[in-house]
Amino acid sequence: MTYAEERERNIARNRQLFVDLDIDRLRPKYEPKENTRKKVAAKKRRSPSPESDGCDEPPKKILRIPDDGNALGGARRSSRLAGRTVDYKREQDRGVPEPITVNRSRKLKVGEVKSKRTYDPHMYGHIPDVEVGTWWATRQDCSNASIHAPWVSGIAPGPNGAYSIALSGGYDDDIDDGYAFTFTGSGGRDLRGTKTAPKNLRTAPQSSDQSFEDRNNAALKRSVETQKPVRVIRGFKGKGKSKYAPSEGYRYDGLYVVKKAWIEKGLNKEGFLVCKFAFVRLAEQPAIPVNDGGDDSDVADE
DNA sequence: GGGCCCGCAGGG
DNA sequence: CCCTGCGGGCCC
Repeated sequence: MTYAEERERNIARNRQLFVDLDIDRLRPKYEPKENTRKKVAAKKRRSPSPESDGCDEPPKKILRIPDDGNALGGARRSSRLAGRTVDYKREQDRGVPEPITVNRSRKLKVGEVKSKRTYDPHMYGHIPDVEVGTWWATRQDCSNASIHAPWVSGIAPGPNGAYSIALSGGYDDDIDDGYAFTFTGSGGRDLRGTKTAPKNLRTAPQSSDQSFEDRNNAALKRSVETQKPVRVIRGFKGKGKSKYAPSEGYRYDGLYVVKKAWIEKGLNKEGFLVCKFAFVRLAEQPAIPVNDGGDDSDVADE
């Protein structure tokens, strides 16, 4: 079977999975066009000025929001407060800030600012004050906004599921329908090269099996059990494969839940296994803008 | 375009 | 200290 044939087969299987999971009915009716004005406004990178495009306020207080609650947006529960409804955002307004440990090496005092973060990224659900659709030029900016902490890694793992993931179109047989997509796990890459040709890479081609032993993959599998919301950013590298990928930079597309986790043979000639996950977007969020392509026509790559 | 090498976040 | 990880800048 050729690569293209296998790719088509995998994609067809994933589409059938969406039918079986009965998520196709969640497809939104309206799909606004991507606002290209944004990327012009934020074209200036390289400049050391910390502004992105007006989406992040200057940090004031650093607060920790407990990650043990059922975090869906603002209202959360914790076991200590079982039976009560607690709005932590309002609690913050009343100003009862707790210290946050960013580096684990030292505690920050209230009001002290480490990097540019206002909120701890180790929490489930939305980050306060960051709207769905917010755009950043780089992964570093996403990290500073607490939406997706790792600069490189596509998965931010937590004890009760992944906090966030980054969609970058790195796997050819993943499908992206906007409101739902499949996602491939991490691991199985040789980042250090060989003894004779050592390397110090951050990404590399698949060279071994992935598994749920991997911390990142395990977290996403756990997300299936807990159904905790996962923040999703889409990156420009997915364009050409997905019309929902931004033409530039990275965009926060809101909260999804992981419906299913499984292992299958990956789309590589060696047949290494990969971990796959099916994501579905939570309802009542702003529509995802589509990228008309405009310039690229190379969808038929082999 | 590709190759290289780096910083950083996070965890062990 | 060590390691990993669908970045990114630079040079060619």
